[in-house]
Amino acid sequence: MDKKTFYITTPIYYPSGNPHIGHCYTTVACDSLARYKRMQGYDVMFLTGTDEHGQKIEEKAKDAGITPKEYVDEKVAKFKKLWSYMNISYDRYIRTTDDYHVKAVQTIFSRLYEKGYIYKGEYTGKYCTPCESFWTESQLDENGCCPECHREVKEAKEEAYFFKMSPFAERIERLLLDTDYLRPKYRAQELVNNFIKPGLEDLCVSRTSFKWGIPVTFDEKHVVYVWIDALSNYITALGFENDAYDDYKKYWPADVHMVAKDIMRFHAIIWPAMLMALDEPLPKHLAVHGWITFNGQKMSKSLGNVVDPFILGERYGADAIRYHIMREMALGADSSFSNEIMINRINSDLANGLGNLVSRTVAMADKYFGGTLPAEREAGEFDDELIAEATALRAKVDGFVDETQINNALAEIFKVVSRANKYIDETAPWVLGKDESKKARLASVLYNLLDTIRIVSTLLSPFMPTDMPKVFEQIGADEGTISYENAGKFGVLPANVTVHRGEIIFPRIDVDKEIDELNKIIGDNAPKADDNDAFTPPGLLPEITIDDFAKIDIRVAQVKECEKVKKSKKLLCLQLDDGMGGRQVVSGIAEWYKPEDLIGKKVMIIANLKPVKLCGVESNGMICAADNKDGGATVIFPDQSLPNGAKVR
RNA sequence: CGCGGGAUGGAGCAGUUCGGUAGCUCGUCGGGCUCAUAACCCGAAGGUCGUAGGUUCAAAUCCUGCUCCCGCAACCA
Repeated sequence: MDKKTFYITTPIYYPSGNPHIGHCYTTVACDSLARYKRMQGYDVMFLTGTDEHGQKIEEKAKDAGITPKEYVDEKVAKFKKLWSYMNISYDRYIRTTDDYHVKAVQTIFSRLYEKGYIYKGEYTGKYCTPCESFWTESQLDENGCCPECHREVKEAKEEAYFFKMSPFAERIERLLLDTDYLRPKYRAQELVNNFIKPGLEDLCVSRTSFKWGIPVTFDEKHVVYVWIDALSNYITALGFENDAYDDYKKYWPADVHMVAKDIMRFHAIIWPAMLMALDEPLPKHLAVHGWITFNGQKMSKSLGNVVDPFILGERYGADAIRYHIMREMALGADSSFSNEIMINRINSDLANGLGNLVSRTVAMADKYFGGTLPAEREAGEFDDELIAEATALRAKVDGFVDETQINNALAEIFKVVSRANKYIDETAPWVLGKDESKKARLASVLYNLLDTIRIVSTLLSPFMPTDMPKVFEQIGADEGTISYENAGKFGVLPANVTVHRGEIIFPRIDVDKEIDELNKIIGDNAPKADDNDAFTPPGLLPEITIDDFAKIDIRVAQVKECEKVKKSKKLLCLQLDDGMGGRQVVSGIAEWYKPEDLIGKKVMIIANLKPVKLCGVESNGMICAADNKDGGATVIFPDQSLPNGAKVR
C-alpha cells in the first residue's frame, strides 16, 4: 500500500559566496529527477541545503563585521531566492546550523568514538601564530611561509580527533569496482588507485583552531571538522539521531546523491566509510557530473562570459536556462557553456522545434476548425509511425531517467518533436484544408499532432515546469489528461478538443544582437578597474640582520637550455651557466613561461639553496620571480649585460 | 616507466563490449513547402576514424610502439 520512495540530494553548498550557475547545474538536475519521480507516483524526498560552518565562513563574517550566523543567514536567503527563481521543488532544506542537525552530529560523533572508530591523536602541520592557522606543506607559499600573511610558520602539533578509514578500505573498493554505485563508473579505477591502494589515511575530523562549528560534546575545545558535519546532513535531514523528523526509515538509503566531480572523492570514499562505521545502509547511487566550462575555460569574469543565472533567466526564462544546462549535461564530462551555444540551443530546440510545433498546430486547428476539432475521423498514411513513436517515448525516457542520463532523456523527447514536424510536412494539412471532403482527414492529422504534443509536454514538464503548463493550455489539455499514466497512451485528448491560441512560448532569439547586449551587460558588471589595481602587498616578514641576509647567495646566471619537466604541469627544468661550471634548476613557472621564452636570458638565482628533487628531477637553487597581481609569477630579469656568476647584494 | 580517460567531416559528440556499408546535432550549400516563431521538410558537399606497424578475407573496432590533449595524484624550494 505504501508508495515506493525516492530520495535524492544535492550537496549542501558552502555559502562563502553568492550562488552561481554551477550551483544551478546540480540543483536543476536533481529537481528534474525529483519531479519526474513524483510524476511517476513515487513518494519523493528532495533535499538540498547549505554547509555553514568552518574557518572560512568565520573569517568572511569577521571581515564583514557581522556574526557568522548573520553572514550565513544572508547567503542562505540568496540561495533560496535563486531556487525559487529556478522553480526548484525541494522538499526540505537543511542548514548545518539547524539545532537538530547540530545535536545529531554530536551524537554521531560520540557514537563513532564509543565504537572506537574515532580516536584522539595529533595533527601535525605548519602553524602560523599570527594567523592562528594550520597549513599543510603544499599550501605554503614559495618561500615556505604562510600563504595568508607570508610570515614564517613553524612545525606544530594540534590535538585532534581522527576517524579510522582503513577498516573499510576493502569494502569501499568493492563498492566502487563491483557495484554500480558510482556513475560514471570509469572514475572508479582512478579513485581506487589513487586513494585506496596506497592505503587509506585516517581522517582528521576535529579542529581546535577555529570556533565556528559544532562542539564535540565530550571535549568542548574541539569542533567537528567538515566531514562528519557536512556529509551526515543526508541522514540527519531525515531524522537520524534527532526528533525533528521521522523519515529515516522511510527514505534511507538514498537513491541518488548528485555531486560535481570536485567532491566526488568525499562521497565515493569518506561518506561510505562513515556509514559503514555507523552500520547503516549505503546510498544506492552517486551521480557525478563535470564542470560547466565557459568558452572552453573555467568560468571567469572575462568578457563574453555571463554566468549570473538571474540575468540569464530574466532574458530567456528560467526554463530555457534549465533546458540548456540539462541538455548539455553528460555524466562525468564537462559541459561547455557559452552564450552562443546556449542561444543556438534555445533557438533550434525550443523555438524552432517545440515552440514552433505547438504554434503551427494550434494555429491550424484554429484556422480550419475555429479551434474545436470535429469528431469525424479518417486515418491515413504516416499516422501509425507517429503514434508508435509517441507511445513508445515514455519508456525510453524512463530508462534514461533511471540511469541519471538527463541529456539523453531530453534527446529522446526532441526526436519525437522532430518526427511531429515531419508529419506535418508529410500530411500537408494546408492542402487538406482547401478541400471540404478532406475535413475528417484533416481533423485526424491535427488530433494526432495535438496528442503527440500532449505526450511530449507531459514528459517534459519535470524538466521545464514553468512553461509546459502554457503548452497544456494551448493544446486544450485539461489537468485530468496530464499524467504520467496518460503519457504512455495515445488518444487521450477528447475527440472534440478545443485549442487556445496564446503567446509564443519560446521566442526566437536574435543571436548577434543578443550576444552584443550580453557583452554590454558584462561590461557593466565587469570588475571595476581598481579591483585589479588594488594590489595589497603581503605583510612584512620579521626583521633580519645583515648577517642573515649575507647567508643568502644570489647570483646572475644565464639560461642555456630549458624544457618542461615531463608529467608536471608547473615545472620547468633549466640548465644554467652560473659562471661556476653550470647547474640545473627546476622552477614552478611552466604555467606562465614557455622554454623558448627563457633560453638565452639572464636570471637571478638563489645559488646556495639546499638541492632537492622535484618530480624526480634535481634542482640546485631557485629562480627569483615576483608574484604578479594575476596570481602568477613574473621572473626577475637583471640587466642582461651582467656576467654570469655575478653576486647580487 | 605514478593512476585513469581521450584523439572520428568546420564545431560538439555517438559508434569500439561480440571486427564486415562511418552515424547524430549544429553549421554550410542546393531544393521543396507556406500551416508556423525568416520557422518546417528533403537532398548534397565535407572524414585515409591521432600516428606507425601487426593479426585478419575484412579493423574506427583486436594487438604493439609512438605523439598530443584532459582529469586525479604529485609538484611552485
